[in-house]
Amino acid sequence: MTAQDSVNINCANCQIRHRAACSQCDDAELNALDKIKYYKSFAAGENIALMGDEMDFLASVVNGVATLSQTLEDGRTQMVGLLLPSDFVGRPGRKGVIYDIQAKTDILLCCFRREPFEELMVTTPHIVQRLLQMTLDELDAAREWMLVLGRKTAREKISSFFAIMAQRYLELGKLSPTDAIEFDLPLTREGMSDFLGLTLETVSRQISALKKDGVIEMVGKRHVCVPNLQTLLEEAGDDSDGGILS
Amino acid sequence: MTAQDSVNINCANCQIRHRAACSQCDDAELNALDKIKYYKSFAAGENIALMGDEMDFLASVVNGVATLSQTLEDGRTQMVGLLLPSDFVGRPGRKGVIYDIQAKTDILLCCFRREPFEELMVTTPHIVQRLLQMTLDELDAAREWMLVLGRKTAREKISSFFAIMAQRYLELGKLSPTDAIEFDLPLTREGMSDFLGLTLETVSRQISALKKDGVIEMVGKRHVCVPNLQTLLEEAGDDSDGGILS
DNA sequence: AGGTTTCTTTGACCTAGATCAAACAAAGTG
DNA sequence: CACTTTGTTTGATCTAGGTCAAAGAAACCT
Repeated sequence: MTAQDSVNINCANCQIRHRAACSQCDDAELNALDKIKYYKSFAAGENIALMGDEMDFLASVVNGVATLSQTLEDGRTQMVGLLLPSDFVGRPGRKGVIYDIQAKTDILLCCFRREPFEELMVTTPHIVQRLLQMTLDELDAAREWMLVLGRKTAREKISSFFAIMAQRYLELGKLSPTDAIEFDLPLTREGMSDFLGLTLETVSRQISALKKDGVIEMVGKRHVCVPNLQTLLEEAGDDSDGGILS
Repeated sequence: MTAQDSVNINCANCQIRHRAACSQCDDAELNALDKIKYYKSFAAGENIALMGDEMDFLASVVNGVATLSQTLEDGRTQMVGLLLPSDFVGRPGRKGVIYDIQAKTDILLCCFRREPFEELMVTTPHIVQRLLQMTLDELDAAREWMLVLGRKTAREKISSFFAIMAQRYLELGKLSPTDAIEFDLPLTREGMSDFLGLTLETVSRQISALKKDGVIEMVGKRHVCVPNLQTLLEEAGDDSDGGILS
């Protein structure tokens, strides 16, 4: 059973309706999108597209997690994008894929055929306007991430990653920032190391250290509990607000 | 004498007319923009805006170089944007500035008053469409940069930076890729260290090493000559095409 | 021309995180 | 249920790049 079989999906009851590329569309525009869309799911670990491929669709992540990453000839890889529900996949105006796009959990995409979607972008300002907003947000997130990669210590990097995750779940789950926050990591230790420009050993050691210092608690290897978000944010170095990465 | 006094500027003879946010505008749209624009120049080293400021204009860089950067409490700073001619400054829809924006050379901005510009964005699809393209390009550049920050060695980082510069000057100067390429560095050693997540000492050492190995030649401290772009690209690690950062 | 100030280079040393290695834990498979 | 596979933890060691220090080298005063 795949994710799309398990629910009867349509725009009316869509979980990402109010955040995705379509969020500013009126009913007529939604209808036009509906005609060119189809759902497609990928299993955890599956490649959605690889660098050099041509992608004939654009998509919104409905549920699940995917990553964008780049690899050097000798195998060093850096994750450059973390795609969560409502995030947009693919670049309008360019078929050629320049990152590896991989599902990290089972994932469901709401796909738009490229040709008609790009035509709609010309006639439907609401789509372009929303895409611009989303791209600007991604750019801010990428820049926050650059600060993490370029200037933070290993402990700060891990803390920053957890802070980003915690804040995402805050947004979704509507918990108050003073509550303890719990969430599942969508990445393995290696995935986190690719995200943060570290080795997986360093990731493991720093998680152990944060655990020992009471900044986080772990249930199993994937479930994280943050008893005090403020403490975590201080560990992350960016005191005020743990960064954007939305 | 400031940059704007020295030339009589208008859209017709504007150097960045075909690359900037206005590049897809027709005459009527250009006229509308003309009504809300003014030129403003900053001297090298001057801050255009600081984090936390409110910016009541948006702008295109006409000539000169500016940077976006973020700083942690203890002073560690990471550059997150390098603004060259035709690049856009400021975020539509958000007055609050979240990076320090500093002129690195004398710089001339073509400024648009925020309110009317944001109104124009609603009525003038060409502007939003072009801004989306430019933002997507910046996002690709930021992601390329993330690979540099997260996974490259100091030597590869410096080589990557020089490769980016060389390719920019290639685009502008229309030299063939087999020619030697020459250009001036728009940043000090410290500026480069902030760009690349290194210390200025490491930058200096690696430049000396590349010079010794014949990958580059230096004339004075700021002028670089790249006798063979392919060699430089190989040193940068990304064999194929030295990255995007456009 | 002498004297700041700012930027750069180079040297000596040190440390955070990488690398190498091994044991452990959990989950899937025949 | 033994057995492979995949992910994680921890230890021992090494090294790239950071830190500290000092000496050039321009540019800019007056």
